[in-house]
Amino acid sequence: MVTPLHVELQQARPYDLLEEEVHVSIARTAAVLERAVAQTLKPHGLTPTQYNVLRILRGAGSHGLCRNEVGARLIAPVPDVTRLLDRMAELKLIARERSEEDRRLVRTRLTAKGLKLVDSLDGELRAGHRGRLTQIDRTALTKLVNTLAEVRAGL
Amino acid sequence: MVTPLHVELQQARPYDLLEEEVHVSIARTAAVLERAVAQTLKPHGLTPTQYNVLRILRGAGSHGLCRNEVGARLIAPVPDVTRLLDRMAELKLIARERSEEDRRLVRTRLTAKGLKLVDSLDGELRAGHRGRLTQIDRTALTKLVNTLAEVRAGL
DNA sequence: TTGACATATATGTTGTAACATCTATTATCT
DNA sequence: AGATAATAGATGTTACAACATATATGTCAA
Repeated sequence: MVTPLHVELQQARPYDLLEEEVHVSIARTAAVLERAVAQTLKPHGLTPTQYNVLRILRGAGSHGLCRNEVGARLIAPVPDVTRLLDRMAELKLIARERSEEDRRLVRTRLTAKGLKLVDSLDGELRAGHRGRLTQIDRTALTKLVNTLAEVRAGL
Repeated sequence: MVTPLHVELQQARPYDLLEEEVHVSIARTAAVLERAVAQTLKPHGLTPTQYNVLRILRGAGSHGLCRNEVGARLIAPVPDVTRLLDRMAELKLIARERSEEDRRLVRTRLTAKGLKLVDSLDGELRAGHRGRLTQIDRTALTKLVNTLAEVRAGL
């Protein structure tokens, strides 16, 4: 048995428009999930966005990526990627150097410390992800992913 | 035809864990939707959270709600509801007065200006919501809402 | 009835996000 | 080639979020 959304948010009436309920459902679920992830990351001094950057750079390998490419790969776009990376550079998690081919670009890559950190977090986060979704039918989850992709495609 | 998530985020490989893809899908979709809503609200000088507060208070009627009740009804919980309401009070969108029955409480309610503003935004936002989801099967949307409720219940 | 705890909100501080603007470098067009 | 535009990134400023802590009021139990 599952709590209806309008009860969860202590609202008097159910939603009269399905589309509106879809929007609120997605936003609410994302907020709840992000909070869980943030809790897991907090003892390690990382925000979800910073962890996302670490994963992006790990996926990019030793060449690294330029600032704009990092921004484009972020789950939630943030303006001011520059200073996000500044702070991670101060923590010695990433290193940057200006590209020689195109001197407008700044290549950003993981340091050994950054790589070690993101590797060490994988297990914990994946366990959390799995734990939160275990009781849900996998077919329903697959459909969820597909429908969400359709929603994004409509923009 | 829909773009797979890992392509959308320019990642090399598809996700090897369904649960992880579910998490990222929800977060990504929420971010995209929030941006669309923020765009709509921006010309009116409101953030999505502020608009959310206006709707909550409109639903509460003339008695208003105390600070904690507003916080509990927010889609995305924020610490520091006090100063969120402070700013909206400066904009004359809401009014507050300390309760007589329990002097710890501060009742917050919409001003005429706030009510007028939120009423005027309904149409525009609902049109946006509808527009973004028109091409999607309504049965799939209903299932989406149900599966998301299950996900939240697992926390 | 008073002392301990709980609840509701406010405040101080620090870091980060958001927005606009600015500089440096490269591409394009005539 | 030289002007113009486009791209990549950095910086200044303002407001907001996050976190810890403080204050006021109310509740409960000995």
